[in-house]
Amino acid sequence: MSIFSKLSFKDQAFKLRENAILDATTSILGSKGYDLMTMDDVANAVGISKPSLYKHFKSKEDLVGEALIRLIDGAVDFLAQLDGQLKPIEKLTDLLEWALRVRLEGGMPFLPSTSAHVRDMLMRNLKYITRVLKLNGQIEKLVKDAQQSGDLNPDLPSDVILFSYYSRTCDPAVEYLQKFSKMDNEQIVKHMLQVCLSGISA
Amino acid sequence: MSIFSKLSFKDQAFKLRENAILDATTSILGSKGYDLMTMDDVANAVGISKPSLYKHFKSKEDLVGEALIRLIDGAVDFLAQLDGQLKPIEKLTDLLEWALRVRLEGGMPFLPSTSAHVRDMLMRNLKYITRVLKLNGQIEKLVKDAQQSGDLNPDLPSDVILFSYYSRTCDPAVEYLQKFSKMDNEQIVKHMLQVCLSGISA
DNA sequence: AATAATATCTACTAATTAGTAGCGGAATTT
DNA sequence: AAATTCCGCTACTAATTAGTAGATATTATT
Repeated sequence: MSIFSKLSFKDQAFKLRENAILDATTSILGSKGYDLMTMDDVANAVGISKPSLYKHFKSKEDLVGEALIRLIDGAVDFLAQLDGQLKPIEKLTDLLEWALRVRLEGGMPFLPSTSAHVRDMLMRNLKYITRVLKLNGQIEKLVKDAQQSGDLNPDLPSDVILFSYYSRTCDPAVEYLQKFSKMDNEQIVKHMLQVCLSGISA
Repeated sequence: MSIFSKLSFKDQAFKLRENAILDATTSILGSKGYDLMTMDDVANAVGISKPSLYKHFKSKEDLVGEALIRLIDGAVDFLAQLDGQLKPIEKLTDLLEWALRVRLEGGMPFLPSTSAHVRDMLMRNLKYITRVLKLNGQIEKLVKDAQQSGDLNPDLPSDVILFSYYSRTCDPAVEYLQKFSKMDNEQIVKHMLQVCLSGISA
């Protein structure tokens, strides 16, 4: 075995554990949220000790930032992999559907706008901001194109559509339906999409 | 001055300060959220010391519970004071409009579904649960009546409408619009209502 | 004016948790 | 096999903050 492959093997193991950490973080964030998630929680969930955790991420903020970046990257990848022929409105719908499924399967809300603490923290995370702006640029363009082509309401300011769209990815109605209704995930996704697009009125 | 009026005067002063405490709590909760709000914050905002604060509320959970109960009561009162002739859909719209205005004017999100901690805490607060169930009963009836009369989509499960309606009261789009768009509060309310009822599609 | 009663504050305790120092043991090299 | 390196862990520190004890001021009563 050459030195290179050995190093690369170590690196691979390291990367693998890093992913396990991010998975655990994502899941714990999804259930308890930022403030209640302790670094001990994460370490225990992965089966390592806290100092080992800090070998990978230099702080709690850093860890959560990376977990969110991975999520954003997932969204960007999802968009990139979509059939280019699709209409903007179809891309937006598919992306929202994907985001809702991620959440229903135990992931964290896509947009953790919920806590002021987390929001401030993220605003200071340049790496995160960069990714978000990239994704935002793409979505904003899709929204405007969809308005142009008459698939999204052209009379609404695109800001309103954009922020409302984002908000649907972290809509608490999802959790309430999951907890209190007998619907399965597919039905929840279907109804959330319909409400997002057409509202609740007849 | 009789003993009775003295006592009642003291009580009045006590009640007055209690309201000031709840006002401060509401405002701080609105800006920082539960986890970042400290009891010292509240005491300082009111201009009293922490032990005095604890003369009114026996714990942080209790304090926040009472603030939320006052908010729920506000909603119940608002509904009660509405013209009985209004159609259910009109009542629902007016209530949502009221809730959005409360928030835009520095109040806290109507439904603090955001934090798992807060939600769990409230679930253990019988007094709060009782009020919420009362309000929920009224809103649920309005939703079903509005579906019956064809003003709300009768094909959607009423659960979906109900939870989506609640979610609009704490929709983060409101804060984003307030922070990043040039709209005034009236426009924000108008657009949020439209999106809630008719969605974002054309 | 002296005393009693009450209200409010300063200064503490206790518990939680982010982050770290430094030890012990396994793998790797000579 | 001995020496060295490196990894992960136990056990700590420091900081924050909910909640309280007990001193202090203020008001009411005689």
